[in-house]
Amino acid sequence: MPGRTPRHAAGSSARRILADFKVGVDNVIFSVDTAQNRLLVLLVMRHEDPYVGQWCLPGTLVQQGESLEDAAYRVLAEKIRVENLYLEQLYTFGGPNRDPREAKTSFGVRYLSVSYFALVRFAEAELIADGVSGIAWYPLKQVPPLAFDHNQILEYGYRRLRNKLEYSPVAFEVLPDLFTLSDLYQLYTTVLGDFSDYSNFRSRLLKLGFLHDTGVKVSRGAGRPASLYRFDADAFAPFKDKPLVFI
Amino acid sequence: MPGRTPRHAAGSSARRILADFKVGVDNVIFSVDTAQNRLLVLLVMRHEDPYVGQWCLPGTLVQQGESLEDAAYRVLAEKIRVENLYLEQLYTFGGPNRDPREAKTSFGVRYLSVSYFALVRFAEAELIADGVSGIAWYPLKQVPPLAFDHNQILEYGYRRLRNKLEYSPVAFEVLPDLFTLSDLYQLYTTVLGDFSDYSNFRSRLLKLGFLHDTGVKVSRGAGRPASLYRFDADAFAPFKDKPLVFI
DNA sequence: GCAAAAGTGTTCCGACTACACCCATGC
DNA sequence: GCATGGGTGTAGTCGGAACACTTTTGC
Repeated sequence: MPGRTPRHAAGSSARRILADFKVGVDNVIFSVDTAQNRLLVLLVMRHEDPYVGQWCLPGTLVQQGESLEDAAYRVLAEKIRVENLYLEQLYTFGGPNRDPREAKTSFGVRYLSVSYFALVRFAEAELIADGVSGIAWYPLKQVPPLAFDHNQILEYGYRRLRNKLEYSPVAFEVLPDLFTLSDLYQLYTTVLGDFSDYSNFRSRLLKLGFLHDTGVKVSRGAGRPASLYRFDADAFAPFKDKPLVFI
Repeated sequence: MPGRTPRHAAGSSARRILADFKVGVDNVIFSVDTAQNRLLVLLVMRHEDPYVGQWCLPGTLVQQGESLEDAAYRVLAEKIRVENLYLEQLYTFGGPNRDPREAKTSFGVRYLSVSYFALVRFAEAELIADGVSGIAWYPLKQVPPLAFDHNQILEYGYRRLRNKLEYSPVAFEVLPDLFTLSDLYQLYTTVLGDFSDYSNFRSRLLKLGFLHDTGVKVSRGAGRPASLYRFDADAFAPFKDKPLVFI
């Protein structure tokens, strides 16, 4: 934290005063519906001013004694039940006049939003409908105009998701322990669009050596049964920091 | 900003109350001394509690009506005079108990730090010594233990710098308009360590086509004079988003 | 048998590595 | 001349793209 020098704040010629902040956390929560080949983002309906009746990203204000990340996990836990997830900080939006409430507030209280990016396993994610609030998975392509600057935050989160997929093994946080290479491939194409031939994707990944063939076969409808693979985190270790592992 | 739902904050079973924040901005300001092949970071000496007499990253608290980025630019402008720079947000550190002052404060005021990463042109960067405060460029390898968690922030900033160099044309923000390919190469090796043969670096970059040879030669001591090149931002455009352009 | 999905192999080509070598200057 | 740094060229190799082909299932 801060190496702030109050001298500047209090002693400058302008004699400006410090702003007081409430800090909010907003989550961009993605999941991939591989069955329908759709990338989904979680939205909730607002029931208070401002922006009543509009969709927005799930968020909350940070409470006393609570870290930013704690707050992010709390929002998530209030909205969905899920076992496996990946979460990381995205960006902090904090200019003045970004929240209509600032105007009405007594004196100069600002609202700042620290956004988080999350990826959850779609199959096991169970939305918590509390009967009042709307909550829904929206296909990314069909997201409506959101409250605040949440469309911007979402856009930012989507960029991060694509980067994460290319460079890091996030995909395995969100796949079952055992998965087929098609599962993996589908996840990638759903998020990134067509980016590579399946057979090339396959051989490239297998050559890297951190996917272990369990030998177990699984048949899904017609076609030849597929092998179930398992991700070996230890074998992946050497590839940390190395650019462009997947893809 | 927030799609916060006060309901959670005020109405949960725990009935916890919102935290009030002061928001600080801390800058990791890098520059590259190509003459001595050193990567430098700007540090300032603290004169107030806590951590009096220790070095830290230059920072400030955000004032009323001021955006986070404005605050970041303000700190920078107070410390150095510089024309060309690159600045972007790094990360937000905001857990409770990260700042000793929180304990003493009246009631639950938290200190949160939004860190920024900057790269400035060393040759033209003139430090502003106000006679009181210590301020200095530190070679990255010789940075002492810093106040707060600033070593951690610095580490984070260094990682970002290396990534930026590989993927984006930040280097040109910090080089003169006209530069030799050796200048460019030196900058890269100083930051990244030895990463490539000079002649390969050279031909790879030239083939990409966004460096224009002005034909003007410049002689620096012994050896054959070098051509001055200019970075063509338009010609670079197609490489945005593309991975690993440099290196 | 045929379609569908999984998995294998092959060919081509561009890019990167590692050098060796030429060029222009200061002294 | 010779040391120094700038600049060019080339041979070998690795890896990715494209695509043809085989295998194993359901129907």
